[in-house]
Amino acid sequence: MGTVTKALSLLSFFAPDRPEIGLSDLTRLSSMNKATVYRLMGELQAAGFVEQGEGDRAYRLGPQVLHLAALREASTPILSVSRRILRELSDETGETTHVSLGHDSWVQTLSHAYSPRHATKVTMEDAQTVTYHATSSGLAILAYADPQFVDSILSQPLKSHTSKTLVDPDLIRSKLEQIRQTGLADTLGSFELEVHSHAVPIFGADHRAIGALAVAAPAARMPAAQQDIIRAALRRAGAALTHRIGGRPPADYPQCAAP
Amino acid sequence: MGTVTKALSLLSFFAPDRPEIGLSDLTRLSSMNKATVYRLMGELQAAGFVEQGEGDRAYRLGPQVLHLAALREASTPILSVSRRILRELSDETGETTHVSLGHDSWVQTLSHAYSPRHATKVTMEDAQTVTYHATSSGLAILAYADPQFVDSILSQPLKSHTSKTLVDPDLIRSKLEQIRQTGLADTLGSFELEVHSHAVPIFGADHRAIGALAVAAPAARMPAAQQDIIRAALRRAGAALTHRIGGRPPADYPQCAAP
DNA sequence: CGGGTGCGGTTCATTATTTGAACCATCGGT
DNA sequence: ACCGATGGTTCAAATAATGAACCGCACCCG
Repeated sequence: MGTVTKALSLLSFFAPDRPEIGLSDLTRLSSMNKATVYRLMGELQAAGFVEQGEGDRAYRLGPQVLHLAALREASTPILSVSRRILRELSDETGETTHVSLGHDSWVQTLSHAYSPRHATKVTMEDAQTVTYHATSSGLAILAYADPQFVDSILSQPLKSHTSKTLVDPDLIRSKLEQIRQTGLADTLGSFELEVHSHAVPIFGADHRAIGALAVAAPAARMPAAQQDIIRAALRRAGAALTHRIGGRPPADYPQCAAP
Repeated sequence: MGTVTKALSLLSFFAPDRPEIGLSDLTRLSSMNKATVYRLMGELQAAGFVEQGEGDRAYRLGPQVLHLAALREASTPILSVSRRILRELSDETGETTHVSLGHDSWVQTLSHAYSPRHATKVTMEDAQTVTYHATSSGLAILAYADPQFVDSILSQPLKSHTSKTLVDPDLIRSKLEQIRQTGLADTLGSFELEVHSHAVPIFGADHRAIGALAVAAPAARMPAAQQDIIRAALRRAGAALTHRIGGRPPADYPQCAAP
């Protein structure tokens, strides 16, 4: 494990519910030597990737990450484009929508939009890290990922978030097959009970799935007619997002027909 | 220079006009050894900070930077807050507005908003890197920075972007003194000819200036009355942004009175 | 064709950096 | 005054980074 990888892995301990981390906590979390963490964080700080609080000297993410994100947005504007699409999709469906990106072994939510239509809604936080196997977004991505990538995900221990989470790799594989039939994934309560979630994959220029667009709604608000509306809207929005970021669906992706 | 710092410095060669860089180019830009660059970029890639294009194998910034930015936004939402404020400020003034963050030796623009009122306007790109001494934003930050930080900036060679750029440290220092009188900076053509730019500093929780909010307009469209409108709107917007991100102006910052 | 040039990628002995146990200073609670 | 935290520092030993040279492959051009 190279020094750079070690330093960058320290950044992965920041999370929405843990935005600030002290030196000792960080050494425990990372199980590295305290002096090592101290020096690495010092370098990250000098580069602006983290900054230190005044009082407790806890570390938090620094302004440089905003700059890099703005830079990436300037060339491949996923965020700004998806924000508009999320807004429209939320208005259209009346439910909470979000985009996520697929990473090595988890899925990260990037941005979300709420609808004012209903008082009860699924609430979210940006920058949440969720699993592939338990979310509709994750499954949508997996369904169009390399087989070896699917293997690597499914060979890890699969956490059972709820009583309805699929944890059997074979069952998940057949679910992925179903998803490929329709080009659309849905899960009912597999990540959070009473949440019915639909998702479509988002493709990059190389025809590979890079992320997903999803609609999450309370399970009680999901009669068949509403599901059809959501599915159609999601398909359209997904195609639009893929297109707007310069991506292309693979040849076998179901274009318009929807069973 | 630590290995981590070296790796992170590689990321700083990405810019709006250079979103993709090949291995050889990066080697030349960084004046490091090719093998070193290759290994470091490999580590950055494994961590998701950069990704490699299919055809030419050029590197570009990866999805992980979006995740980190979303994470920082979740705790200190500068971007999402400033977007709304920029929108309002653009509508109010009829001109191009933008926010920037101050870094070690340069200023980085983060986000901007245009006004549809005029056909001719100042155009911008996000994630641009500009100098402290030649921009109203940079001067607004410097005016409220530590004296030793001002020294370190002004002791570097100061590039003359246009014929009107201030490059004499003494002149700049007296300009900073003027800015402190009013709490507002303005430059006329010092970064780009024919652009009249106003800026106010944005403060963090520790009373230090962390960035600036600015209005940039064609110089021809700047009669005294319009300047007053812009100054008043900018002051209000700056105070609002500082407040919304949990910041506080220093005690000596001119609160409401405007000469 | 054929050779020159630039590209991404790889090797391996040399070298410089990283590592980690132990240590120090300081704070807050008991 | 003590105890157990915290952030920060030290230095010999161990490890990882380095860089000149090399490889194979496109592409270009005479």
